[in-house]
Amino acid sequence: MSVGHLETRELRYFLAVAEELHFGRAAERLGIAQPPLSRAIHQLETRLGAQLFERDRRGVTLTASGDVLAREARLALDAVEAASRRTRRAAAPVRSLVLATKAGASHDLLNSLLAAYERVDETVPIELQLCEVGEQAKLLRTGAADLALMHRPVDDFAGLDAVDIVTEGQVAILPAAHPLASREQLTLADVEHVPDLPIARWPRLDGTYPDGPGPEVRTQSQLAQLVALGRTLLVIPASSRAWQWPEHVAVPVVDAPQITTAVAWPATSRSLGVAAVVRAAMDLATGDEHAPSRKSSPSGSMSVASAAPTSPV
Amino acid sequence: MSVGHLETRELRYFLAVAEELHFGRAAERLGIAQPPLSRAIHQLETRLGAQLFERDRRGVTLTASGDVLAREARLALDAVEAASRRTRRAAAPVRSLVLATKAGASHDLLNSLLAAYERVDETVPIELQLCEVGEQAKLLRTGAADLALMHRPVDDFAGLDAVDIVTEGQVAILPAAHPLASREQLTLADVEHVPDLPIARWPRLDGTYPDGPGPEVRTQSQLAQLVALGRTLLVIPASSRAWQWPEHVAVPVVDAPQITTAVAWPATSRSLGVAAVVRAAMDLATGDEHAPSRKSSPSGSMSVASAAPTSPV
DNA sequence: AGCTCCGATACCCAGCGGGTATCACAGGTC
DNA sequence: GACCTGTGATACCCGCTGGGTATCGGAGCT
Repeated sequence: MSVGHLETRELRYFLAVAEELHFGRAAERLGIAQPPLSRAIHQLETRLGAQLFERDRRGVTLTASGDVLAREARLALDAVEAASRRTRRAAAPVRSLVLATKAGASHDLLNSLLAAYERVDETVPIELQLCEVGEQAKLLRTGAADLALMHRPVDDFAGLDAVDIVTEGQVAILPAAHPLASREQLTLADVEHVPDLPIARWPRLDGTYPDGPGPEVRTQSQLAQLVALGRTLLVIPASSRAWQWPEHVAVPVVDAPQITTAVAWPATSRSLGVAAVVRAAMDLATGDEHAPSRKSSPSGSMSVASAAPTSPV
Repeated sequence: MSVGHLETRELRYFLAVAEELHFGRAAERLGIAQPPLSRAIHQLETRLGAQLFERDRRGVTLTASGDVLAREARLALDAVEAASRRTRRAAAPVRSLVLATKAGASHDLLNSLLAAYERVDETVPIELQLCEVGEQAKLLRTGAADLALMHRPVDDFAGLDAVDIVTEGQVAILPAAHPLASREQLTLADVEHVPDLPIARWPRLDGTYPDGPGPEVRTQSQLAQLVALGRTLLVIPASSRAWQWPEHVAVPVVDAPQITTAVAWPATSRSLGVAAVVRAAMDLATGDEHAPSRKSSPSGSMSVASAAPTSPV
């Protein structure tokens, strides 16, 4: 019955519909007409023996099976894309490691990591890939990056291995003239509803924004702009000094969750270069004096240390 | 240039050639003729901008890029298969969890795990999937199983999360009448070259066998047969009592590596059922008296504990 | 030289993925 | 209720491309 494997085209078509929840728009996004898309989805449903969408009047919704497939299809397509990307990169004349990091993340930490890496191994140059918040995992899964600086507990580490480097508290960034700026310390309750400094709203997965008084932002740089203009406040890890403008001050938020910065990489990586950076990161973690830092995922670091490397980078 | 995504068909074709290292045989295995296969590989090479095979006189070999793609393609195809399998299973009327385990693995441990699970959560029945040695990871990656009992350091845990349950030494299984059977303990050197009990040889990835005096085996049951006949000796974890025939004795091998049994699951799993089994396994690990056991991969268990489950099983 | 083995090339065909036109049907609207 | 609109399904046609057969080209081996 299964007869024949899935093709990535079918998964892409399905995902388009699953995300748009609208055959017409999905077809447009895919650059094809709507009828063949309908047919393709029907074929997929028959082949899988599962109803994927509930088409009732006025709208399409995902069934439980469809929900599972949406998640799995994303992972599978990422893996396929990773195959293509990593092969291309393996064939490229110049070998390098790509380290993904949020645009505004801690420069100090990044610098010490790069320095530590150069002490361990200097053969493969590290390229930096600045990305938007939360994008690191996708870059790793699709092979666009080899390593990423990520943050617990905010980022999703599923499918990744990681070593934690530093753990630190968070601070609120405020215009120096603001009343709250003179306080020694703040709580989350203090900063949650400040009338003249409403917290910015990020888009949900579907692109819409939650309701609220804060400005809508889509990128780190937009947010940076708003902070610089004194239009919003921000709660960020203490070391993210990129946000520190002269006319702003940082006040500790005592009950904000501790943020741990970690170096993450695809759990399936067998790259020697990745292993070298990970070793550098672990040195950094153990030698670090700032805060209690915690090595995590011993299985991960073990697998890199003990696995027979199959790729020269 | 990239123009257009990879299709799984191309990856399957490539993998067939990469494994056979022979276009004719690969084509036969794929059920197509050789010329279209050649063409497909060429197209793939052009699209990826990478030479994948070295075709010189008498044979085809993988290039470095080809080697990368072989590895990545396997992962990607596994992910696609997992998408299909998990969707089908999500649509199935009866929900269950599949636990993969080696055919001869420790019954006691398995029983305690199942018992512990039933104490925690009894809503979803657990199905057992017996498999050959080293197959567990593939079953997890392709969605054929949700959980697996695996062993460090022998199994490859890349891409999986795991909790360790017990760590134990290994014993040699010998015919009771054999001279070595009367010894209190043995070393690896003792058992390595016993003339009348040569260690069995397992096939390599390409299906060929290494040279040596021992019998060739392909499955656990073949090996069991040979052990029962007193034709080979075996070094296995102390608790694997399935191998214990009346006319055999187990002698500790003091310098054999410690074997840790762990419950593993795909790092991307968001299943409530998996989380329940993992909790049961962790209870088992902490409550266990046999040996120092070590919880591993805190990121993994964290992700299961904290992630919003998206699938009802 | 001639045979064999194997991958590449040339060329043809058909199946299927994609397009256009149209239908079916459910809500709104007046 | 008649009509319009928005949406997915159906019908049908077409051309691309994946697959088949025949053949070539070159490297070893007698």
